[in-house]
Amino acid sequence: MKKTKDENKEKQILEAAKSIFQSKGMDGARMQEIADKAGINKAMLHYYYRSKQLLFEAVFKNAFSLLAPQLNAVLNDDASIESKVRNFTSNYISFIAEHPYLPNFIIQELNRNPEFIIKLKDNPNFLNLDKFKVQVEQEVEKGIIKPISAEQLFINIMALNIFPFVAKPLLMAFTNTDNSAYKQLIEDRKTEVADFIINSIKHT
Amino acid sequence: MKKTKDENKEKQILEAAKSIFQSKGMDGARMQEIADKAGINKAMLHYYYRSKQLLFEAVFKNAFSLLAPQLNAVLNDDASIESKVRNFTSNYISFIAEHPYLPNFIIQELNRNPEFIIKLKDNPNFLNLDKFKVQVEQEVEKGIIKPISAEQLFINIMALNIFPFVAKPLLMAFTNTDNSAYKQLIEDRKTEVADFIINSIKHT
DNA sequence: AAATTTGTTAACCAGTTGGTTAAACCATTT
DNA sequence: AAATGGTTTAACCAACTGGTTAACAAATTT
Repeated sequence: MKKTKDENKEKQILEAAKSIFQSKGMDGARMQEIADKAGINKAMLHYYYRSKQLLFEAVFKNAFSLLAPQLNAVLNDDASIESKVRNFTSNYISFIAEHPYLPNFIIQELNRNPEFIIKLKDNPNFLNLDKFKVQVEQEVEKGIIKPISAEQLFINIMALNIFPFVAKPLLMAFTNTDNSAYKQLIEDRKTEVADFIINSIKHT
Repeated sequence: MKKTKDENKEKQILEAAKSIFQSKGMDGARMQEIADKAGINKAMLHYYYRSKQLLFEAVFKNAFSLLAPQLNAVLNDDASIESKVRNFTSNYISFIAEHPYLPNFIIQELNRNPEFIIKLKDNPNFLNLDKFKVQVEQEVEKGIIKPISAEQLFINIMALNIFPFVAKPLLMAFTNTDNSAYKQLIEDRKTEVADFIINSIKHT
């Protein structure tokens, strides 16, 4: 079948491009290197994705669409904040362990090109804090959690979960750990981080 | 005086290089652009700093040496953990507000080139957690703070303080804030973050 | 099976990049 | 004021980069 073959080739290219772009960034990546990794001629890249920019955008959107549902779990699920924090922390850390370059890639390329996010925000079901905000206010009012703004809580959850991956080399150096010890540290965080957050916000 | 003039020119180049490297990264930066910004001929860059790589390393080491003393304040000061957390949080956020590109630059380039940190670790007074570790264990034992490992606490402090700068475009989009609103959010964190950490670890 | 479309390749191209060079400039020293 | 030595410049260069092209191969359609 033609269509299947084409789609395979496209995915094959996308996979190679993802690997190169995520480790070297847009500027550091070379079309030749992507072609080599995909096992095809460089001209084929341009045949399937017209330019480096378009190939990059395909990779980026793909990466972002992997991340979005993860975050959605914190923001729009109906469970209590405590339960969502516990679930998210554990799930997210497992998730990133399988996509280690992802958060750094997204953050780096958004910094390089902030207009990029405008395109993403145009998407009507782009993540927003509206529902989460209401929930936080309600739990604060009911005395379940201590007063905190939804934005700050959200930033804290993101920071504690994502930063250890983004700053891995730096933190490995400071904590003087090798790869496997750091991996263990991260593994421990699946519960540590949740406890840390809950301890801080839960009313006693 | 000749020497002064030279040093000025070197610093002038370094300043331009810093600005370009920090916003575009090693791969995205162009020697011509740095020369233009410094208001000199491109050949002069090579006259003072032999290659792009060496110029970059000069910028990087410079940036890192700005960051180090900040972190040192958490790790090796004699104050209590609570007091250090409060001071660091407030100071660090002020500090970064004046060097907005710095954390992202360091993190990004260390990810691009992890061997880089090996050079830094060779420095005999490279930051380490030894003293902080002892202090955490003592305060845990005395019942001042709840049980937590020094490494995890350190990572949490770093994450909560640094991440909002590193992931600024992403967080601005999610929290739906513009530049000035986000700035306010960050400003609030000078005390919010410290409270958040202390709430979590302090024994009641 | 001829024709047409789709996929693939090697060779090529123009623009850019980091880096060099040889000559000019300028402040001291003699 | 001539010689000296570091500083500055314009012009240059080889290597590389993203992208194109024209010819060829393999499917699909007719």
